[in-house]
Amino acid sequence: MILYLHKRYCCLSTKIRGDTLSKNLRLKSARAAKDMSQKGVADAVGVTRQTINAIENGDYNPTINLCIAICKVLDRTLNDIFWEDDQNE
Amino acid sequence: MILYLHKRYCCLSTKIRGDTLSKNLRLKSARAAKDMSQKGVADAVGVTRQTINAIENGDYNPTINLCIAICKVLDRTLNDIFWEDDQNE
DNA sequence: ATAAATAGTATAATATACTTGACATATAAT
DNA sequence: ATTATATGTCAAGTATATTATACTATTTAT
Repeated sequence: MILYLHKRYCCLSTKIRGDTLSKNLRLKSARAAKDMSQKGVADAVGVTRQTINAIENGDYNPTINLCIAICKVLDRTLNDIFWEDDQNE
Repeated sequence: MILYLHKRYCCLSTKIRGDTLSKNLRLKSARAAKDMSQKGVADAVGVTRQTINAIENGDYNPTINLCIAICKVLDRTLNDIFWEDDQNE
């Protein structure tokens, strides 16, 4: 069973074979479709590479404005990338 | 012309006849359609009344998980309530 | 008239999103 | 071998989302 917390600095995010932690694969896919690197998206929306990386990989909770900015860069909508997925821990 | 900042404690949010500040009227409408008060929605999603009020009225930038929770309570999607509206200041 | 529910707003404190800087790994090119 | 790009991660700091408390005003019901 899985147990991870939202906190940043408590390394209790028990990965299991690296595919746990509710990754945002739709974001990763949309980025690939645009052939953009994490840094490319980060620069385009005005955040750091680590932030984009964290959104893709972790149980991260970005702000709606950042989500909207990312969607616009990738030509997707909020529903496309952030709706009804893994957010319900 | 309008000039408002994102900061909380700088009262520079120059309303003009009360209808500036990019209110989220779709949220207000969806809430009305469910006949729920701000406090009702707040309790349902586990935040304070002020947070819901701020999202409806101000230039507020909530987290995506909160937006998703609000949408679920109101039987709407992210696109319904938060997409392509006033977020581009 | 007054009590209760709803809504708007302000302030200080707390939690956390996001930054900055750094280090490690993998891949592809030179 | 080594340079460059892309990715993953960690730690400490800063900015801001959210809370807790409080005050005001309006409406509805008693």
